[in-house]
Amino acid sequence: MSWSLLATLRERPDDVRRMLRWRGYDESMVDQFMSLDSEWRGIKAKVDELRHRRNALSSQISKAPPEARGALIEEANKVLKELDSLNAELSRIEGERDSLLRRFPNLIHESVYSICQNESVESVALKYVGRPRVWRGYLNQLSGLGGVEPEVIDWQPVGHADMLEGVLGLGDTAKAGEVAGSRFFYLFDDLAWLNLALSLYAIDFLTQRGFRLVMPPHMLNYDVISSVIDFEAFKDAIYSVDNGQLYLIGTAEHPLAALYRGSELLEKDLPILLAGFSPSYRREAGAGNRDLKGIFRVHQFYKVEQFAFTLPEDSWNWHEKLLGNLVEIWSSLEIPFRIVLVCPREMSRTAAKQYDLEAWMPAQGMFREMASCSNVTDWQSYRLGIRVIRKGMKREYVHTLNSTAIAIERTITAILENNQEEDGTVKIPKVLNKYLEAFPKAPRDYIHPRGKVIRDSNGRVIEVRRA
RNA sequence: GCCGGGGUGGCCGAGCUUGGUCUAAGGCGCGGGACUGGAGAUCCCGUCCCCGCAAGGGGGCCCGGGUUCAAAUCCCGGCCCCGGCGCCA
Repeated sequence: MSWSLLATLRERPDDVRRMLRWRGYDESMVDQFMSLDSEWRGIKAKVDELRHRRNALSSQISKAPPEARGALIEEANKVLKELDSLNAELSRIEGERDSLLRRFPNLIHESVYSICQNESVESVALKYVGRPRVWRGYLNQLSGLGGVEPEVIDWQPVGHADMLEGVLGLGDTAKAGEVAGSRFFYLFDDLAWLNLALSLYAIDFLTQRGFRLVMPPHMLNYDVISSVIDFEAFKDAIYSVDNGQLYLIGTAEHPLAALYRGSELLEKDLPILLAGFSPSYRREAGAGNRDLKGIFRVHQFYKVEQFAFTLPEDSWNWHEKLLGNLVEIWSSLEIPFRIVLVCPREMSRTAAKQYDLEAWMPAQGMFREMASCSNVTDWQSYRLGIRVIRKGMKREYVHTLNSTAIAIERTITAILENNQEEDGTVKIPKVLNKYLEAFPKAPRDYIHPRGKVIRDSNGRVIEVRRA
């Protein structure tokens, strides 16, 4: 058994230094750890020896005749006193060492270093799918469509936030702001139906490919949440409830990872594929004024998540398979997007390699993050204690992987921008049809504007005139 | 929420009254070996974690404290599970 980060720290500390440097961390963590670790080992040896003496005396006492016991007990008490102070020292060092160890982000896969080239690169686009629709006014400020020839349009697409409230009138963030706070929302009618249809579609897609559908707990205790994320670094992003006894999940990934906490799995059990469906709660502290309007960046949203527990040697294959599912789902939604490899300075600290899916947003003239697909290797499984029993009864930490399938509300923003027509009508992706037709009141092919969209001579919307 | 019962190694399950050969019995599962043409049956060995090159040593019986030379075993606090009552979408 061995955790890859711990083994690498002890065997190839320079690899860990490089990882920290590329992620923008303080490299001296390595030396701090090394000195704490060797100090701990030294004291541990002494403590064990004293305990050995105590145990030896103790068993002598049980065999000694009554009149000889007094002296032995006195001797044992002396050893005990010595042990006490050394023990305190040991657990102090151990606590320091372990809390430092828990602050290390995951090791990074070699391919990431070679693709990203240098430490300042944020991401590298790998693949473009679909043909972006570009408003004429954005043509000259356009950067990188990956060589894809865009479809140029003369009318200016309405941004998702204005579509939601102005053109369609199917959301109310002002009222939500009043009753809950900013970054909350009400969704109504056709957009609420769309939300359900997207959820069902992603669930249907994954369950047909062997994923087990799971509705997980929405709250976790401290022990668990701090095992699945770097809690100290993330605590501002997490809601706490019940006087800090519980934490709302930021994604289904967290309770799904914890499902096998403290378990030993058999090889034949793996891979375990889960499709999680749950809301995600995020404080979005520090987001400032970014994406303040609409439902792009909100405190609560539904998400269908892919999660996998795999054998260590299989995880890189599974990483590509999860990405394959993601690409397949998004291709079927008929929204142009690209896949980027996220570079170390922008990667999640739990990930050894991470892809993001970025959808084209016509009203903004740029790609925006919609989904994220990571191989977390043994970072979470070490903290959660999830192992697999291998041939020869050897135990090894499993690998965990997670990937968004569909983050519902954010995906709706992409649909609102990409699938809108000049008159404000929104075309519903065809694959969602079967999940809507069961309901007489649900929309089928289109969501209609609440009035006539009036544009100026430059193609900009100036008014939605109600009938 | 109240009363009663309970949490032991991957799983099941003894031990707890009466603290000390508990080196945690036994079974199942799993791994290796013997036997076999092969499989089954049978037999042998192994199967929690940490330190150590090793010999060896230490820790571990839900979690955290305490008593004792010595705690799975006794005491206190907490969490969870099962049964009954209460409450309830």
